[in-house]
Order: sequence, then structure tokens, then C-alpha cells
Amino acid sequence: MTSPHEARLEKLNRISSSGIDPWGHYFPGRIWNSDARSRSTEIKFQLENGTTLELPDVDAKKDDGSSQVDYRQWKTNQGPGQEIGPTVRVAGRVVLMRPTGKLIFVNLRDWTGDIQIFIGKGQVGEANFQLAGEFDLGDWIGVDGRLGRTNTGELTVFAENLHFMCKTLEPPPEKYAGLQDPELKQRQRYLDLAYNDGVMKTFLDRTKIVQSIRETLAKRGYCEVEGPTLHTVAGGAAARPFNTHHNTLDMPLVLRIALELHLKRLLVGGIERVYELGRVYRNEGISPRHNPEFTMLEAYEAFANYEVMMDLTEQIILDALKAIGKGYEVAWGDKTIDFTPPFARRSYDDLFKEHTGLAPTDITGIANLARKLGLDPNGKHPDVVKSEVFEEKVEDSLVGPIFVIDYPASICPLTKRKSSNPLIAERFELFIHGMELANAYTELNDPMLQEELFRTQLEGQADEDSMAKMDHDFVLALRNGMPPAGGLGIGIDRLVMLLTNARSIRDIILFPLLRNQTTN
RNA sequence: GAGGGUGUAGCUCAGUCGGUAGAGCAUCGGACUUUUAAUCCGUGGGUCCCGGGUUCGAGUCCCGGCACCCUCACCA
Repeated sequence: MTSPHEARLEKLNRISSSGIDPWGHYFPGRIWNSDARSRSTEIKFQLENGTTLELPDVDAKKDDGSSQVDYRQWKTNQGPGQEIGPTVRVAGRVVLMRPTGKLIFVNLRDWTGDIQIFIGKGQVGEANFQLAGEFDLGDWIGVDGRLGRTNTGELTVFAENLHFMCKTLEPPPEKYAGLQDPELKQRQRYLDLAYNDGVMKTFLDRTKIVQSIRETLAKRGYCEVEGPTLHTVAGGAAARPFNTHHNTLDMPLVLRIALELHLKRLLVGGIERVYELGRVYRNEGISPRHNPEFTMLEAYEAFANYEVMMDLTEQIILDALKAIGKGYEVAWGDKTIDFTPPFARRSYDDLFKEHTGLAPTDITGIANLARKLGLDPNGKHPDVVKSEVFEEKVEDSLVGPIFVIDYPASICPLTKRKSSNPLIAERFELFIHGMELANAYTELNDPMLQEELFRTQLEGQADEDSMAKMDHDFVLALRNGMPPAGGLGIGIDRLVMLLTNARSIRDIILFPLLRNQTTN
């Protein structure tokens, strides 16, 4: 008649009434399980005559997973003696328990991994052993003990003293299958992190990737800044924004959809190498590759151009791979990605011709193909139609990593034109397995042309409530002089997906947006 | 927004033709001082996602709703 919850409350009360704080305390000198593991070489076997022997390689496994060395047999063969090892203090969560009478084995987990704890009644004493009897799966405990090996060779902390750190009132997920329900994995990410293999590593890898990006940019002299997330005009991209409102100012605001326009203002101010790594918000559809809020890197470098930014992009990705200990070849689902540099660079028009068989200038042919693909070319600029066909016929088939370079100028309102051909914009996008990972260009710094392009863009999309409104303030900034520059945007979430073998963006965002789950 | 799938014990999942609601793990009680998803014996546990309907009878069939997943649409 005891529910798991009641049982835990009863144990909590018993711990309390024995004079122990069930919510733990300061625990100085505690080391991580990985550090305890690395001290395993200090474990020796001491014979009665005082000589100490190195242990055999008990961690070596046969193909079937069993130990190559029978440690119990080895000890017997050495004659009378005892194992000696360093004293360590560890702490973590109880994830498995195997009580065998007056002895309890505990698998203790911290964020560096698991280590086994041996709690023997004779070794820890009556009071500690009674406390151990109140342990539940999920509880946090601290252990002082000697590092050693069990008969099977398993590295183990032989407990000498136990410290209770935190009672867990909810039972953990099933111990072998783990938490499977994708909804619960997201809503209760802490359970996913704590109990499912590989989840912690994925999110720690995400952090390493982000750190690596900061280091790569710092090495090139870049300066990190924090722009405003509340904008009056949603600019720098074409996406529907989230609308909000400031009460005191009684002013409508939008959450930013891109970092671009404020970073360029900083170029005007003379911050010559500037980047922001931050959250942007787009009020659009949700899919395995789209979350309403996501993390973007944008970097701007004065006196550079899109080719410099292409090299930088490659450097950022290769450094990130290294940071998480991966080589050039990585698995992604049932596919592989070959990051061996240099990444391919192909022009937009070449790829278009190759995949459609049509000349990039064949406006009629392209329109016909568009209709065949179910697109409506009527009333659209030929380059927009071409772009839609490109997305349909080319992008999905780009295995990559491949830089697509030199886009039609008319679909790139923020990009400088090639001096040799004003119809081509100095822009690239990086594709991997059909996914757009980066977007960059030589920045347009002609304020008059910029204003004109904004205006053209607005005319073509007048009906859309969402599309960029004229950002006069940005044009004013440009009128004050922005040095020629290269600019780069990288979708961090997608990069992390590709580098950590995640099929869904929700596997690498800790708390993706979900609907309210309360009541029906 | 459209189509498809899923929702049953704390967790992972079965549930046949519409006929008393099942297993494993976890819990609880017992045995066990070198286990490894420990083992063995015993025990309790259900808003079958929510609301209607059909039926003598619904976890199962029908209608509506909710949440999640997938595909598509949207997405510089």
C-alpha cells in the first residue's frame, strides 16, 4: 500500500529524525568521478613482507566484454597481502543499487561519468549502513573512501563514510530503457540529462563548440558584443517577428530576427572585427530543423570580403570539430559528412545549370520548370523564380559541405555587387546534406543603394505584415560611413546538429518550445 | 495550416473478435559481505489522454478536443 512517493517521504523523515539534513551541505574537497578514475594507477597490492606490486591490467576486456585478467585469482597467486589505494571524496547521484545483505553496491553518477561505491556494513559502521538503507535511486550522496578494485577488477570506492546530499522525491525513469517518451525528454530535460546515455555529452559538446567558436574569433582579433534583442524594426532577414510591447514607453517592439543591422552600426562606429553569438526569434513554423528561438553567430570584419569569410567559416567548423575530439569524417544519421578541407566552392549559376539543365538566363524555361514544380512564377521577379527553383531542385541534393557562391543580386538586398558584374552579388551559403548552415556576403555599404534596395524589397512584398519595414535609422548609420567588410552568419543549432549527430534540433536545444500541457 | 502515427501502472511496453486490466523495471516485505540491468521468494499499484456517442457491455468501434512524433506547407 506504499506508493513510491510515500516510501520516499518516509525515508526522508527517517533520515531527518536520525539527525541528518536530507538536503545536504557544503562538501569541500570533493573530486569528480573522472578524476577518481584517473587515480586508479595509484592502487597497489602490498605483500606481507612490505613489497608493493603493480596491479595487472584488469580493465583490459576480451571481445565478449569479460575481463582478461581474473583479479581474484591474481591476488591469490601473489600470496597473503592487501590492496592499498588513495583515499578520495566523491559525490553524485545514485543511479543503480545492488544490495546483497550486509553489503551494497551503488553506481554513483556525476557529470563526468559513473563510479562504483562499495558500502559494507563492517567497513562503514552501523549508523552509515543504516543511512545507506534509506537510499533511493536518484538521491545525491557524498562518499569518503579508499579507491580500489573488487574481485572482478571493477574500479570502486570502498566507502568509509557516507554523507547525505539530497533526497529525491520522484522515482527515476526505467533503469535500462531510460526515458523514451520524446515529450517527457523535452519537458523534463533534467531526467534526460541525468539518466539517458549520451545526452549529457551532447549538450556539453554543444558548449565546447560554442567555446571553440569564441576562441577562433578571438584569435583573429574579433570583439564580442551584445546587441539589443528588442527592436523597433525587424530587420536583417525576412521572417515574421514576435511582437511585444513596452508599457512605460507605450511602444510596440519586436524580438530580433537577426543580429546584422546593429553589428553593422558598430562597424560604422569603428569596431572593425565584431561578432555576436546570440538568440534570435522567428515567429514561424516548427520542424526538426526549426525552433522559434535559436542561436546565431554573426561576424563582421572590416576590409574583408566574402572570400575571407568563407575561409573563416571553414576555420570555425574545423576548430569546432577538433574541440569535441572529432576528425574530418563524422556520422550523421545514416549518412556521413566529410569535412576534409577545403570545402567545395561552386557558383550558383553552375549548380543551377547542372541540376536543371537550363541556362541561368533562360527566363521562360525557368518559369516553365517552376510551373512543373508546382510553383507560381506569375508576377515575380525572374531571379526570385530562379531562386525558388534553385531551392527545389538544387539545395536538397547538395551533400556538401559546399559553398554556393555568387547569387543573383536582386535577391540579396544587403550585399555588395561584383564590380565586374552588377547582376551578381558577392554572397555565399554553405550547405550540408541540404541544410543551409551559413550565409555570408561582402557587405553593401552604399547608403543610397541600400535605401533603394530596401524600397524595392518592400514594394515586392507589400502585402506581408511580416516583412522588413524600412529601417531609416540603419540607412542613417550607413550615411556616416561603414568600411567595406565581409559579414558571416552561422546557425549554431544546425552546426551542433551536424557535429553531434543529432537528427532533430530539439535534441540539441535544452528546452525547445512546446505547447502548454496543462488541462484539457 | 494539411495528411499520417502515437497516448494503457512512477518508467518501458503488451493488450487477440467489443466480454473481469497485463508483463518487466521501480516500490513495499523477506534471504544474501565482491555485485555489474545482481539473484531468489513474496506484495501492493490503473482518470486505459480528455469529453461525448453506439452497445447488455468500450482500452478496443464512432464523433469532437488536447499533447507529442513524422511528412508536407511556411521559413533570405
